[in-house]
Amino acid sequence: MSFSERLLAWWERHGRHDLPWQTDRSPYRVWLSEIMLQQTQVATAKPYFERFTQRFPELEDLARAEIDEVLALWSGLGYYARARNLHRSAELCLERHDGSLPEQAEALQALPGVGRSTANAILAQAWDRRAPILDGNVKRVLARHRAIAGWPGRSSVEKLLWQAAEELTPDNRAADYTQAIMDLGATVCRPRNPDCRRCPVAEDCRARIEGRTEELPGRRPKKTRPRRQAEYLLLRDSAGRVLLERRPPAGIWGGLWSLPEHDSLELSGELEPLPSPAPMEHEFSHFSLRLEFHHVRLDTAIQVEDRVTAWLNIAEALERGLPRPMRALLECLDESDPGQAARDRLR
DNA sequence: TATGCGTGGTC
DNA sequence: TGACCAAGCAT
Repeated sequence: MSFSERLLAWWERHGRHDLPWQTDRSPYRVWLSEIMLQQTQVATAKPYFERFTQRFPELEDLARAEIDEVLALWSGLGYYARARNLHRSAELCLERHDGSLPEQAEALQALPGVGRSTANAILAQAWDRRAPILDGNVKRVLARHRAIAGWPGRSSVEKLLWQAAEELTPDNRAADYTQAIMDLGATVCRPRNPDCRRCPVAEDCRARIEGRTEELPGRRPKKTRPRRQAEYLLLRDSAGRVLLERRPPAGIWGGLWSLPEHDSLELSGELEPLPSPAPMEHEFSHFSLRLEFHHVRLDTAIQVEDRVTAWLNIAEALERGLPRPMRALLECLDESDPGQAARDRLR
């Protein structure tokens, strides 16, 4: 049996068949799931997918929404450029493609946030078109099966992996095959402790034969994560509301609502110091951030020029698209101040 | 080609 | 507990 035949036979019995985007399949739902799943595990994306599709059942619902509502639904999922690109892409589909996703690889890749692998995943999953993908799962499976050494982030290695993906993708059953190879990578050919006894393609897997499953695929070169520190203003007015500002679209937490950074705001008026929340540590993939807070009550709600800001009570603030640590902080405030929570509910 | 971009799971 | 990684893309 060929590679794909063995894989498909395995998938029939042991693959995943009831993920939310597999049932009720449509190009829109497939696209949305592929974007949410970029660098994100299935278990993490699932609840976001459910909430998102409940609020935006069709592509047109998303296209006509406000970006703030999209970001609020994405809040906590990370890589927020995905949400902005998703919204922009939906608008583009209305403008260019009669409100549907295009059915050609080039047109799909022209949408922001859709690269080669995502475009092909959409073609395969939505329309059953033969289109090889190369995500983290597939890279791992192929690097092991063909003993392709080196870090897959290197273009020379990635090129070999794309070649392998092209060769192994069958002419038929594109959707099933795509799902099957991802399922194999996620559940059997795991990063550590691969379960080769249950692998349908172990027989001719070079890494297994040569005892190299632990060293393949090659690791990313190590780098020390820089440690950064930032101070944020927790400004309250006399009613207990907090001041949020919208962060610029590019950079970390782009487009999200955040406490103002300390050095970005000039203060005037009467200031009453309040007990400040403890500093927080937040880990990003590329740096560590220590967040410190200055808790201050103002006699009046200042107006802030030249930036997008909003005075909100805690409950309103929690409805916005917030960075994870800011959400945690405000939820904590909410619980520790029942008076405020009660006032919020009465509004 | 290398870097920036979040957060959570795993061991 | 820190290191590593996850259905990658944009610049």
